[in-house]
Amino acid sequence: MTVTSPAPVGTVPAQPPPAPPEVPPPVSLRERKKRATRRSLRRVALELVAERGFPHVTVEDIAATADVSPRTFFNYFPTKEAALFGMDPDRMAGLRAAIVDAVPGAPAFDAVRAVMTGAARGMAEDLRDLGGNPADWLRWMKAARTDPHLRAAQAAQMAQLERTVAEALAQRLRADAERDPYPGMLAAVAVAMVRSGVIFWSNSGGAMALELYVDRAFGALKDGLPEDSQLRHVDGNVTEGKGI
Amino acid sequence: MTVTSPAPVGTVPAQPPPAPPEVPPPVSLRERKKRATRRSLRRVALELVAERGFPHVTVEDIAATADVSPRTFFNYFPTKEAALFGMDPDRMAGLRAAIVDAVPGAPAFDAVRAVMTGAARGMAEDLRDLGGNPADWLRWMKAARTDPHLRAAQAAQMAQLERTVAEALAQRLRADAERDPYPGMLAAVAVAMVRSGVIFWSNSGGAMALELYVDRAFGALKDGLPEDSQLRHVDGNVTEGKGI
DNA sequence: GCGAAGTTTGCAGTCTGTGAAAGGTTTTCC
DNA sequence: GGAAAACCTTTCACAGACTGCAAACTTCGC
Repeated sequence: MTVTSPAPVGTVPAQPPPAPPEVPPPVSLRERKKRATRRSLRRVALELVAERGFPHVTVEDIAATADVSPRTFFNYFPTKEAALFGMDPDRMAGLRAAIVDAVPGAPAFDAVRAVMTGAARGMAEDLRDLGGNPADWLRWMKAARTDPHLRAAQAAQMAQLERTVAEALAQRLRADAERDPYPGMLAAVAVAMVRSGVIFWSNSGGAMALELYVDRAFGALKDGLPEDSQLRHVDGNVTEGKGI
Repeated sequence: MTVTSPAPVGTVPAQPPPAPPEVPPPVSLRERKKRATRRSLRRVALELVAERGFPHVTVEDIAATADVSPRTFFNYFPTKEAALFGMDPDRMAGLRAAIVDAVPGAPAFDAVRAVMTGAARGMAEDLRDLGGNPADWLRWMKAARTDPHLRAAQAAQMAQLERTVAEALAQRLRADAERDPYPGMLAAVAVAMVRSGVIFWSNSGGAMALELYVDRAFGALKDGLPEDSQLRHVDGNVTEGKGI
C-alpha cells in the first residue's frame, strides 16, 4: 500500500480518499437486523426532532415510533443526543485508519485534508441514505446551530471526533500525544474546518457538494485565513470593504 | 470604521488586551452574596469531582456541601456540568466587547489573538482565585481530558465560547455571520488554539504562564502549522524525523 | 434439532432539571 | 424608620434520562 510516486503536495482537491475498508462478508441476519434497528431509530429521531424540536421529543416517543422498547433505544445509543449526531463506531474506526495510512509520506496536513474531505462526503451520503428530503436536513442543520441543547450535543460529538483524529495523527507521525502539541492542534483545526464546511453548505442550501466546502475551508486555512479569500463569495455575493 | 493608519501587522504578542470594562460601583450586599454563592458552588463542585469523579457526585451533594438547597444550585447553573466549566456571563460579555473593540484597524486575526491570550490569563487567574493548590488543578485538567463525561461537558462549554467569539468577530468585521464563513472559521480556530494552549500548559505542569502557550499556538498557526515548529520542543525534548 | 451466544424487554430505582408557590432578605422610597 | 417592592431561597411535586438485572426470545454454529 506504499505509494512510490511523488506525494502530491499543495492542493489535494477532493481526491477520492482511500475508501474506508469496506466490510465485505459479515452480513448475518443478526447484523442486518441490528443495522436496520439502528438506522430506524436514527431516522425516527431526526424526523421527530425536526418537527417538534429536541426538548419536545422523549426517548419513549422515539422508541415507540420505531417499534422497540425504550430500553432498547439505550442499547444502541448512550444518550438521546447520540441518536442524532453519533457517528457509528465503524465509520469512526475507518476514519482513523484512513488518517494513519493515507498518502504515506505526504505531509500530515494534506493527508488529513484529503481524509476529512472524504469523510464529509460520507456524512452527506449518510444523510441521503437516511431518507427525508434535502429541505428536511437543511432545516435540521439550522436547528442544530440554533438550539442550545443541540449545539452542546453536537459539540460533544465533535470532541470525540477530534480526539480520534488527534490519536490517528499522533500515530501517523509517531508522536507522543501527551508531549507533542502538533497532532492535537492539527486535529482541532481539521475538525473546525469540517464544521465550517457543514455550516456553509447548509447555509448555501446544499448548492454544491459538502466536500467542496470542506476542501475550500482547508484551502483558506492553508492560505493563512486571509480575510479576503474566495470563501467570502460563497454564493456569488461579493461583499467588500470589511475593514482591514 | 475603515482604518486609515497602516494596520499593524505581524505578531501582536500578548498585548494587555483592553481590560474588560471593570464593573466599578455596583457591589451591593445582594450582589456580593450572589457572587459568594456562585463561587462556593463552583469550588465545591470542583473539589468533589476531583476527589470522586464526575459520575459519583450528585447535585444534591454539591448543594449540601455548599449549604444551599439543590434547587438553588440550578438557579446558578443550568446543568451540573456548567458548574465545572461555565464561564460566568460577565466575563463572556467582556470578551465579546474586547474582540469588537481591540486594536481597531488591526487584522481580525491579530485582534483575536491578543484578546484570547488575555482571556487565557483571566482563566488562569480564575483558577487561582478558586483556591486549591496548583497540583489540584493540574490533576483536574487531566481528568477533564480523560473522562468522557467531562470531555463532553467541556466541549459544550467551548462551543458556547466559540459562538460568542464568532458573533463578536462578525460584528467587528461588519459581516453577516449567516453568509460569511470567515468569522465562524476564525472563531473555531481561535478557540482551538486556546484549548491547545490549555492542554499543553497542563501537560507541562504549569511551567510557564498559560497565556504564553496560547500565544505560541497562535504563532504556530500563523506559520502554517509547520510540522516542525518550536512547539515540538515544549519541554526541551526535541523529537525529530516524524515522517514528512 | 439443540445448546451457546446475543438481543430485546419489563421492572425498579437513581438522578437531573423545571414549574409554582410560600417564606426570607435586601432595596427603595417615602 | 418603616413599609412596600424586588429579589432569592426553599419546599414540593413531577417529567424524563439513564442503568442494572433477570427473564423471554432470536439467531448461530454444529
